[in-house]
Amino acid sequence: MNLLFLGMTNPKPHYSIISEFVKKQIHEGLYPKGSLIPSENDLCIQFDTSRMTVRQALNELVKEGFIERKHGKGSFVKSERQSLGLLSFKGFSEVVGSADHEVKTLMVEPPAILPWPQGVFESMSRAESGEYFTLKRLRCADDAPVMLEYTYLPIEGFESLLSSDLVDGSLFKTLSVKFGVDMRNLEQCLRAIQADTTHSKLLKCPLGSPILAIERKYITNQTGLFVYSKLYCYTDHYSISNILN
Amino acid sequence: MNLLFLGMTNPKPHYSIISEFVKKQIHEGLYPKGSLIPSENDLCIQFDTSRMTVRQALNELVKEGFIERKHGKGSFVKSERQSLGLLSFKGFSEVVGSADHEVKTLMVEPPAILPWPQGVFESMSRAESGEYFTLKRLRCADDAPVMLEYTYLPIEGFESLLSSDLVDGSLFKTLSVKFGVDMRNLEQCLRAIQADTTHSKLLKCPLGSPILAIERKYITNQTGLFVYSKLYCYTDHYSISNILN
DNA sequence: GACAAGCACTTGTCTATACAAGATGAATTT
DNA sequence: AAATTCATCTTGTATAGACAAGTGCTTGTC
Repeated sequence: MNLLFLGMTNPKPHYSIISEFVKKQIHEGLYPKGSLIPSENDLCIQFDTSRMTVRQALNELVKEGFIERKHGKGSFVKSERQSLGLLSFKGFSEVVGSADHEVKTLMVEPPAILPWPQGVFESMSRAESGEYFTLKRLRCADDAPVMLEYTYLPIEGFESLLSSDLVDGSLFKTLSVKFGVDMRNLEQCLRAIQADTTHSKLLKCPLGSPILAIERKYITNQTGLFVYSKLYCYTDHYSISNILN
Repeated sequence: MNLLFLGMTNPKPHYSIISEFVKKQIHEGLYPKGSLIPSENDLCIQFDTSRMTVRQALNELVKEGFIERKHGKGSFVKSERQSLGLLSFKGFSEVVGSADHEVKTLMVEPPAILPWPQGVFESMSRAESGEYFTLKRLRCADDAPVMLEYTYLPIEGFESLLSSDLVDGSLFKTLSVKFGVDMRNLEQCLRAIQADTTHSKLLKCPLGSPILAIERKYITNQTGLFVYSKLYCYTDHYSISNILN
């Protein structure tokens, strides 16, 4: 069985091979958001396996938030990227209509390689060190800055990131498509602080105004690999909303 | 089959019956945190069913965060209550050791039945109304107040809550044990605001200091039933941390 | 005593099958 | 033409087995 993989000494279970195959196709755009993926029986035939195995594969994708299953209809693509920890903006001072906000991302500084920021993530990381690919970005909604984001990715294994562009401008999408790195889990730490001069300048908010500070540690599917983020949000005009489950 | 349920017109699938049975036993303290629950084969015999069905039941409990499975060893109880949206306190000004903090909950006012708080959750709720069981509580860590919590539960169907005490002082645990209501999902909205006089007095923080404001809508396993919460956190001495997956 | 083999127990992966139940469109009846 | 039935697609639930692989205890050997 499994003509596709004959000869390859593949330690991965079948359901894992199938779910990664489908996930890759979703990432490649073969099945855009909202579209129907092949039915369980189709996948059974395609991979010459039993339905329970295919179901386990698809349930993995449900758990990771890639697809949604509908009884009697089929499995639909939920989102092209993993929604884990995704923050969406929701205007609350102007709850007028459902006119979505235009979201832009600006690089505050060009991407750089810097040593591990000592003391910043002290409560979440144990003994990180070495060089980190560092991104300083400003997220804007409707041309108004709402979030200042510092992202730290260990450079080891990602040297090629420096020379290449990000897929769709998204670091996480790039990691998933080009390196097979997916975010599995997220640990975060929330505080309310007063804006300092940097925050005030970049977020265009008064000095000392309350801003939301979030420290994040993303746990990936590669053991030992973590991505860190520090977010500063000015929430007077836009609040930060998210959905957990 | 299923001697236990013969005669009951039970619309629920077997795996659901099994997972709720085990969940109830965990809640009742039969299997404390860290202990071993019966093996898959034991449950197969107990419920006269196949292993795949038992596995589906246990996987439900894993998904909900109640148990953890270890290959070759067994299934262990992870936590006595659902961790969904649970906020844990993590001192960051005193990251000394792993000495856990003593957490207490004080009632600011006795529980009351009040009409739906107009305008408070306007961005998350559509057309809520009627009477709500309202709790105003202050959460303390090591005797220091860190979080002010307003909770709103529709009174319909929960009239008996007024006369009875909360199980272990926890509203969510009471809902789960006595009413079979479990939190499935959480929608939240985060902001940083300035402390007003109420916040300042209760949270013992300076007037105008930055505090974290969180609006929450809990989606339950009973369609149409939502629990709302509004949290105010003073994060100068304690930050708010949580884990998503 | 130290080590290795074997055994019993656990969860993990997988097969092949069956029927239930929701969705949908075509064929049939009214 | 409208309504109903039916066939056929989908996913959901369930059975009864099989072997693999991790864990830990017992037993036997050196």
